Amino acid sequence: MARKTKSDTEQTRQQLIAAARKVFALRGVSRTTLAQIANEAGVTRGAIYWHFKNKPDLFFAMLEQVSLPMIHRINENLPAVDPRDPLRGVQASMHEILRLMKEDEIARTTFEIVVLKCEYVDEFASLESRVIKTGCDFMQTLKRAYEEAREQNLLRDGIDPAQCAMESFVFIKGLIHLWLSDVDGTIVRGKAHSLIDAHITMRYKQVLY
Amino acid sequence: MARKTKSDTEQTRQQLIAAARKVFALRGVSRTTLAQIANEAGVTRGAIYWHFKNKPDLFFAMLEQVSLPMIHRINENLPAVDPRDPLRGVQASMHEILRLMKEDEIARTTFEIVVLKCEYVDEFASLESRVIKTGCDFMQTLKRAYEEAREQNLLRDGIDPAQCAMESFVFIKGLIHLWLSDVDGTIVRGKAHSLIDAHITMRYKQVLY
DNA sequence: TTATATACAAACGTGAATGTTTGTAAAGGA
DNA sequence: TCCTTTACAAACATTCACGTTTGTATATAA
Repeated sequence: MARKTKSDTEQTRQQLIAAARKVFALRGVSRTTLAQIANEAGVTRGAIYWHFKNKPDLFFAMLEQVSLPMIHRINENLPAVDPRDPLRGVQASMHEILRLMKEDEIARTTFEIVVLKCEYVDEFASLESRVIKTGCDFMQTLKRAYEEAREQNLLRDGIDPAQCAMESFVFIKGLIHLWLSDVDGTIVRGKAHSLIDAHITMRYKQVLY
Repeated sequence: MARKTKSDTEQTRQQLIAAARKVFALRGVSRTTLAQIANEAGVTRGAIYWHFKNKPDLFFAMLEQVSLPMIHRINENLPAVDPRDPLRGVQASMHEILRLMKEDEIARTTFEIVVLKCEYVDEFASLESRVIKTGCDFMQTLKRAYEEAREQNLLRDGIDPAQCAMESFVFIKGLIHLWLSDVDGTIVRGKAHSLIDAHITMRYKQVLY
């Protein structure tokens, strides 16, 4: 095989990651063969073993490519929406997550793999704590938003910000899972956005029309 | 091998199902070997192939053993808690789900497998529609309860029963997933019950103390 | 210009899981 | 009592994915 230029090499790596994501989503992580991934990328297994140690290594590389920018984006943008009304920020970030899953195929496919096409076991067990940690960070951001909302007298009486944040996180978690499971879109996908609105509305002191 | 009596045969079958559940939860469905299951049950693979067609067949037999009675139980008991206050029924059925996961090891392990140790792909793809269908049935039950609550003037103004039911379902789905992921119990498990209470309280017209 | 490291392809060896077949001791019916 | 069926165990053959090794053309550094 002819040696590639540096940019060609990086391109091969990216093709491998893209191919891995595609086949993982199609066949499930455990059933996908490195040969299938190589074939999808138009190379041989040799290329995979050059760029990655093994399947888990490739898996986490694929994950990292999406998760890091996304986490940053969600948490960063949440407080910036409307400083006068933090609940709008929470609402916007939830809608943003849905938008990502709808319009960003890479993000959607990656979510799909993590939620439905992967077993949290052995080398992939660490994925669990990783997901948990991401969730905790998001919950912290939510908590700050709800505290802010309470200080601005927007939050409904008798609602604890920390508990409220956790419930919102539980809500988003469930929504993502159901959205992904509802492949034909007849149950959840059509109503997801209005569900978010209802979820947020219930947290306002005054119901706004 | 000596032939067993009829009850011995059924016992072998049950041992195989129990062993499968244990190893599935430990190694993940795709990585468990029929030899591992047989070994755990104290028999050989021959016994598995006698009682079941293959691994998916054994998997669904294991599932059926738990899911059918449980679905029946949750949906059946919900309206019967307190006919004067359907929201209490919803609350009780949610607590019941948590109680099952805590105290019933078979139920908990089965949930764990379905949520975290199984890839929804190929022969197991049908599991997805099965889970969806169960969820829709539960949502219907929830919807009836919320409609009943509205008729009794208990439900908060501006809440649509159908949407409220879906949000509760989303909530329970997320709670189950997070509860299972939170293995060391530091994040969700300790607060799950009070989260349910907060979720229900938010739906009442008058906040009850 | 040459030498070396690179970026793979191709071939090899190995273990392991699967489904099947064969063997067999005892249970249950006639 | 004998015969058949049952409920497996044990052995077999096959496939197949993995990790490793070897080969090789070329970009790049010296």
